[in-house]
Amino acid sequence: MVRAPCCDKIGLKKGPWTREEDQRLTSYIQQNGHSNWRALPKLSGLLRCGKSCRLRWTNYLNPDIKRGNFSKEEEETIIQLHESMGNRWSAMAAKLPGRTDNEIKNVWHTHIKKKLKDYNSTQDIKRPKNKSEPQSKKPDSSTSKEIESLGHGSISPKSSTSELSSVTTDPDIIQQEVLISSTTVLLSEFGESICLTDIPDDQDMKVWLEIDEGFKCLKGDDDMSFWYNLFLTAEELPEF
DNA sequence: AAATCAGCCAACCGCCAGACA
DNA sequence: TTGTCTGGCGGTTGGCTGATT
Repeated sequence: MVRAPCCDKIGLKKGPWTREEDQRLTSYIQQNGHSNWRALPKLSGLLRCGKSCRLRWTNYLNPDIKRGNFSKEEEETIIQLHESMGNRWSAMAAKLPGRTDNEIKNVWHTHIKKKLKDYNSTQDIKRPKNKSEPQSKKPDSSTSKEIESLGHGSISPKSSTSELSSVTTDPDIIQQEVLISSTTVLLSEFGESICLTDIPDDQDMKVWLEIDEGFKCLKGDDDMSFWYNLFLTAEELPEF
């Protein structure tokens, strides 16, 4: 089946919206709503495709939209949501009042991913690559670096790991501490406490999550699978 | 001061799924 | 049941702006 174009493209305007177009669209929607986007341009006298009108309204003109930079809390939320639901920007937007899917997508691609990359390069210097195992293909599981880069990953003076860090110089152990302290910050949202139990000779990382009815152990065979498992586990935790 | 580069973000495009005739 | 329409979603692009050379 050949799909008909969403609108008659001939004579329709594209590109940036003018102030006048914005005003026209806004006043039309305020008076009549937007029950039919396809018909809206004609009815409002705009030389735009309905899709374009809808996008302009939902991403910019809608008064419910919160303008301005994303807060650290919002960025953290995006990171957590992305970890659990992937690139489902609209679903994330539903959990961030006043933010649009387009905005979230842009922030992810411009800010968060960049921070993530910066963190990765830092970690590459700190820690030699595990030659026996290729990098996991787990989608975007770079949360540890994201959190750290957001300024929440500093080792808490209260955490058990910070005590450890004062006595160790082993690069691998330092790496593990960074990850764990980031996790502590992350999980604090769930009201959990987290502690490092041991770092065995094989350098595998184990993290015990202290939850209501006991403990859960996460074992880190590699960074990616560790974080994947961690977030899956965090997903199962009760909400507060 | 001018040219170039890089980052950001608004907007577009194509695809998909649900509603409806 | 099938075909069409419509809205919505995610990926991508292009232009604007500020920084750098």
